[in-house]
Amino acid sequence: MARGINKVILVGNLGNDPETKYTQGGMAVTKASLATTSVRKDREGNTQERTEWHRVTFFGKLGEIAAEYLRKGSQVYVEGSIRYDKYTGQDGVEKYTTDIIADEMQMLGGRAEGGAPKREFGGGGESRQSRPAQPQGGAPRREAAPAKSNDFGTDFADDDIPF
Amino acid sequence: MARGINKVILVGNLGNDPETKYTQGGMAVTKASLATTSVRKDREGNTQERTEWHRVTFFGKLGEIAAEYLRKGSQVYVEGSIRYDKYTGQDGVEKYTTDIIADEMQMLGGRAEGGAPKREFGGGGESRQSRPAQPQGGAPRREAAPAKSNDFGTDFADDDIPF
Amino acid sequence: MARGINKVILVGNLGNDPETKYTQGGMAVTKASLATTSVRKDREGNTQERTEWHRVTFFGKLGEIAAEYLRKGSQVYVEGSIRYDKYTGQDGVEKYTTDIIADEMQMLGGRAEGGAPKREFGGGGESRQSRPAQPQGGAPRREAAPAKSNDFGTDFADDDIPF
Amino acid sequence: MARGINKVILVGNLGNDPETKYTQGGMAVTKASLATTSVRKDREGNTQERTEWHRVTFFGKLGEIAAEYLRKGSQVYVEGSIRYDKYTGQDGVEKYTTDIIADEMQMLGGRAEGGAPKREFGGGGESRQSRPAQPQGGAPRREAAPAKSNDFGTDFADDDIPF
DNA sequence: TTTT
DNA sequence: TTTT
Repeated sequence: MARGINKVILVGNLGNDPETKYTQGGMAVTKASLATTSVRKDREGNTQERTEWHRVTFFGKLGEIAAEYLRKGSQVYVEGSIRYDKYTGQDGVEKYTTDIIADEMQMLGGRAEGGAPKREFGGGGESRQSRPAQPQGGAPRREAAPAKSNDFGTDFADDDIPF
Repeated sequence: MARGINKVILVGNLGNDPETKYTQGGMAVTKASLATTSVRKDREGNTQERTEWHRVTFFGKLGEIAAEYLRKGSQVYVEGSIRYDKYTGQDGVEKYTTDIIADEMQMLGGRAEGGAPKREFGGGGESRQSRPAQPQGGAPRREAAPAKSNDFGTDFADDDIPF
Repeated sequence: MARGINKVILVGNLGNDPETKYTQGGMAVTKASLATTSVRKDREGNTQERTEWHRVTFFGKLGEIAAEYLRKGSQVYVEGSIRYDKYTGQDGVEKYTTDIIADEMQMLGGRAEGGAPKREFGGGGESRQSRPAQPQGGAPRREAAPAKSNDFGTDFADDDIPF
Repeated sequence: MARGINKVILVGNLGNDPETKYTQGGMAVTKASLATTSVRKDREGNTQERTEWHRVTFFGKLGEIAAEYLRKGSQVYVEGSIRYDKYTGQDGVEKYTTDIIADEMQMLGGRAEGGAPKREFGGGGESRQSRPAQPQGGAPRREAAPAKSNDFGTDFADDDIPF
């Protein structure tokens, strides 16, 4: 039971290639920085620009997808929640961190740095078969797979959905 | 793989008690109308008010929870997607419907019409233990249970999450 | 005073070039259809795909921006609200429509049909000066201008914001 | 022109009475902490609960409304964006803060600590007329006023909207 | 650190 | 009607 809603929706570009680690249980934990920039006019009419750098974390299957498809520069839609943490650094000082825990991701148009032009994305299913088993350096090769195992959320394993 | 985002977030009050049917496979399909009202000033400075009535559908476990806890007047948060359908009526005319397919729901403060005050809101766990095992007619008796089986979205069956 | 929240977030591609009309007061009203597709596996493991076509309406300055920058095929982020309307057709039959009233829009990567590659977007400010007064057929020429007059929402005409 | 989307949607309860300061220009800056709690089952089937405390900042007119209507315990919907800041403390150590900059707020059912029941929720307009002209200490007395000056977002000062 |  |  959740008491409250903690929802974040981001659209931006990655500032770095995602970095992936694995837990002892073998779960992928992928992290990347995502920039969102807003612009406003100040009183003198000058354009004021400000960029927020969000630390986004992708767990599990989503972490594997992010590792495989996202690269520095990728434009991406991320939906998730905010998580605040506190820890004591080696210098004995308390530090605070804020992370966006992604629970949905979708790659958007555009291309990663050094990547292939967008029409290379979405190649036929055959490229999907021929993909390397392990993500490697270089540009992403095709469009992102689903961010969630089930786009309909609830218990749609039951297939007698009336539509 | 989803291609696109179709997300709706509603906060409003139900205009009727939810109605539940079951599919042949035994899945609950609960429907209710939810009102959201917006207000603006027109050019003459008069307040113009407008209410949208959203047809919300809850499937599966969420449908059972909605049936148990929601009543006419309930204030509720709903997250879902928009679904457009077309069918031919008995008069041979094509009809169009729009539904909000909920994939998350959360009851908010306030009380259903004729319902008991939500004094157990935030109260101790004891009232939670004394709830009847089966939903019965009348007002909802306790806070909404989870809208999703897993608030963390991904594959957190794996318990070695590093937090 | 709004009573309730009625919020829609869409990311998808336009199925047609936007169409713009003007009110007697000179306000632009631009409409376009936006597709979002979701995919799920049915019980037999077959991929089931479903596309929703959202009718999106952009008013005022946003309508002018949409008319200038969006084209068939454009990938776009839209934030707005749902509006249900009812009218009586010339055949005397009541009809129902559902529209998404946009209040924020942002062009995403990718390109419109027949359009130039994305790096043509974002041309310098000079192209902004030389743009035709009226949108014409063909590809959009630069990245979308702001969807809202003020990205900070509140009364930031006051410039003594402490950041 | 914004480049990216940075959107946060929160529903939760305030952990403290809001605190308001004014800029030299006279703009209200109101801050409060808002809790959202999520729950999940761990591998042993134990319920794991976790609360995030969001620091929410309301500027301008919204800051005045928040100061007048919100109290410790208030249940509230907040929409805004995430803002990360860095500063050097008096101890010479760099500190990082994360704030949610609200651009829309709506009070939800429920009541503030020590406050009166929200029985006027949905009640007649008369209690609305009898409200004190100036906010005073104690519990909020009526439903939240609008979070935004204009619920329709765009340039609806122009009143020839075709609906 | 991204992007335009 | 889009997109992949």
